[in-house]
Amino acid sequence: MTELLWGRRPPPSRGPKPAMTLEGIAEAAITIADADGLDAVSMQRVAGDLSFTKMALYRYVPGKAELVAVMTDQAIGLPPEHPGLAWREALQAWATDLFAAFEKHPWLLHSTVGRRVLGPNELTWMDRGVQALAGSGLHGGEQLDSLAVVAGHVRTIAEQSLTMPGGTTGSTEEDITSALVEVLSTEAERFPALATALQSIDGNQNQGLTFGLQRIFDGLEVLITARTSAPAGSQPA
Amino acid sequence: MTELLWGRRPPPSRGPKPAMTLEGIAEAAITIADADGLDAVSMQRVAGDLSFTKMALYRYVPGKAELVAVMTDQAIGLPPEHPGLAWREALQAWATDLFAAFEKHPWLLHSTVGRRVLGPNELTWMDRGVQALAGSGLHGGEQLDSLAVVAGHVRTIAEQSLTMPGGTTGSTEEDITSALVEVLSTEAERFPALATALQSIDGNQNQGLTFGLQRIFDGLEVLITARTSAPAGSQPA
DNA sequence: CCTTACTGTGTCCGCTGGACACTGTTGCGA
DNA sequence: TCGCAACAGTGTCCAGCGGACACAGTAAGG
Repeated sequence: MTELLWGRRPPPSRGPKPAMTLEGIAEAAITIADADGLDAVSMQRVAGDLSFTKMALYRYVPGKAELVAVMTDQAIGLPPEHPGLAWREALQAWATDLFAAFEKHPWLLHSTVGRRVLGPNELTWMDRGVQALAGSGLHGGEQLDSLAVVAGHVRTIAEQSLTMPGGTTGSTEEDITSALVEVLSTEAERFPALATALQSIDGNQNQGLTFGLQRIFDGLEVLITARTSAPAGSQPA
Repeated sequence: MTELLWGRRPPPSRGPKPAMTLEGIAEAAITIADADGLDAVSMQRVAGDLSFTKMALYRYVPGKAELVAVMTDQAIGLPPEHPGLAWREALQAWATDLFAAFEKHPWLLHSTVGRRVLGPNELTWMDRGVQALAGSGLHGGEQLDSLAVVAGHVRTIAEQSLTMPGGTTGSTEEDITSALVEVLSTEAERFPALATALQSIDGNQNQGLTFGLQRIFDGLEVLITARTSAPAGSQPA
């Protein structure tokens, strides 16, 4: 797995030249996933789109899990650069870019669940994020934990707002929201706080990303300023 | 889907009495998922564990997606009650309870991705969370967005820290971390910020949940105190 | 009592990921 | 120059999956 993701396969010396490349295979798979969802990515279809037999892919990829891993890292790509920003603006840009990546490839939400081996592109994303917090005064673990909070929030909002083509269920966007509204209208007494909260929503939708980011950044700023004023250790409770 | 999750199926009048219940089927499926992961849950195995044929399940469940939805809501269960807490402590307890639920059923991380129809238990979780923020001065949309931040962070930490039995890859916990360490040691120059951040980690692992929650709560507190001091509308930039 | 609604079974289908043996192709070493 | 070994791509086969459908058995209502 690590060899594949990090391009550490030894180049073949003898034998016929490969007719495909790992990147080309992953690109075809990404195209399929973008169009019809991750579940539509099968070995047969990927091979068919490349005009090859299914088993030919197994010369390049040990199995489907590895193909998905390569797809994931390739689809995430490299993060855009935003040099010369303070930590807050840098993190804001980082989060917006990550959200855009999820928007471009919604199936990434499925392929990035759970612990897994990270590819070079994904590690570069992490490095950029940590880099944004490098001069903030937080130490290493805090930088990583802070980045996890930001990345998790981006994931959450992406899950809420994105349409999933070929996802787990075939439910339409309207079906889900209408079902929620219908249930909450008939059984509002079971969820009083939720019902009143939903009633007071007027038109401020799609603000979840920036709202959450501002809260997270405010919370980080509290810690950072406290850390800066009292440099080491003793932090007032 | 909504009828199943919310128990709105009309009770049968004539004919033989059903030998199974929807809850029993979901319970068997949950047992399988807890033991061997969500991928191990197949109609055949669930039916076999109940000593029935696969097709008998389709009398109770229209398809596998619906079974997973019922499983999910049933496994999440009802949130524990913590009456009489201020919003910060209430949210802290809520997040800890949610983390415990993910710890008990790691496959929930897979089954709760993407937009879907929520079940009654899950809606009760949301209601409790909103309830914690009801008297905080935030309006409805902000309460929901804040809860999304907290829930997203719990998800993120759960994904990082949990072992996935029978997940997507068969990689062991040690394999993943050792692969990361090995890559970062050989190509540290490509990820300078990440490398230095990881070096400065000593023993403060598993603090990601509480660390992130404190940052989020601090950020919420900034907004809440600003909202309380200046009651409506005009918020200083 | 018989009709009718309902439960559970058996059979079949297309699809999936993958193992394996096979043919064809290419480069290196003798 | 030639043969061997390494490698690429194909064809065949398999178990398992979700699911459609027809069927037999059962229980309640008219």
